[in-house]
Amino acid sequence: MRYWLMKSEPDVFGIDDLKKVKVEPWDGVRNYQARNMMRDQMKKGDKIFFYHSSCKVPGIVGIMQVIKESHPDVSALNPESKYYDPKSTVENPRWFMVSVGFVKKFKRTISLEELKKQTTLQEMPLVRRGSRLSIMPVTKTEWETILSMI
DNA sequence: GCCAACGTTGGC
DNA sequence: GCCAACGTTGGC
Repeated sequence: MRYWLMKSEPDVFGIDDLKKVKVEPWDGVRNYQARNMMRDQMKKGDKIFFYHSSCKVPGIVGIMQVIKESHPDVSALNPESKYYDPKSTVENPRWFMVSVGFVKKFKRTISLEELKKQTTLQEMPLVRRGSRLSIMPVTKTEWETILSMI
């Protein structure tokens, strides 16, 4: 089993939304690196940190898990969707996603500011300046370090 | 295949 | 709202 971190803007879709709906297809990812991780590496049962970005206190707010492995992101096929991509077709889908399920919400946000201070987390793309990856792998050590910060 | 222009992400 | 750091696009 692997560990991951996925970013989302809470104004668009946050941990409380996931708690409500239980399971959500992680659509709208239009970055090849992130797509490849969802398509090729994320397996059912993998654990994922839910990260809130572009908000007052950016940080990790809870845990989710992979419920359904890679399947085509159908929002790319819908001209009405803001994620529409005319280059993606039913026969040859360009974008893939996984579906994630709610596991838990932390009692508090582990802020980016705190994460940056942890010496053992310096290798995470998350704390790197200019890193825009919305999905990234997390090592077991990093996972446990972050859990110990709650 | 290079690279300038443009668009997006996301912290601050 | 600013802007740095990327990724993508498209002309050549």
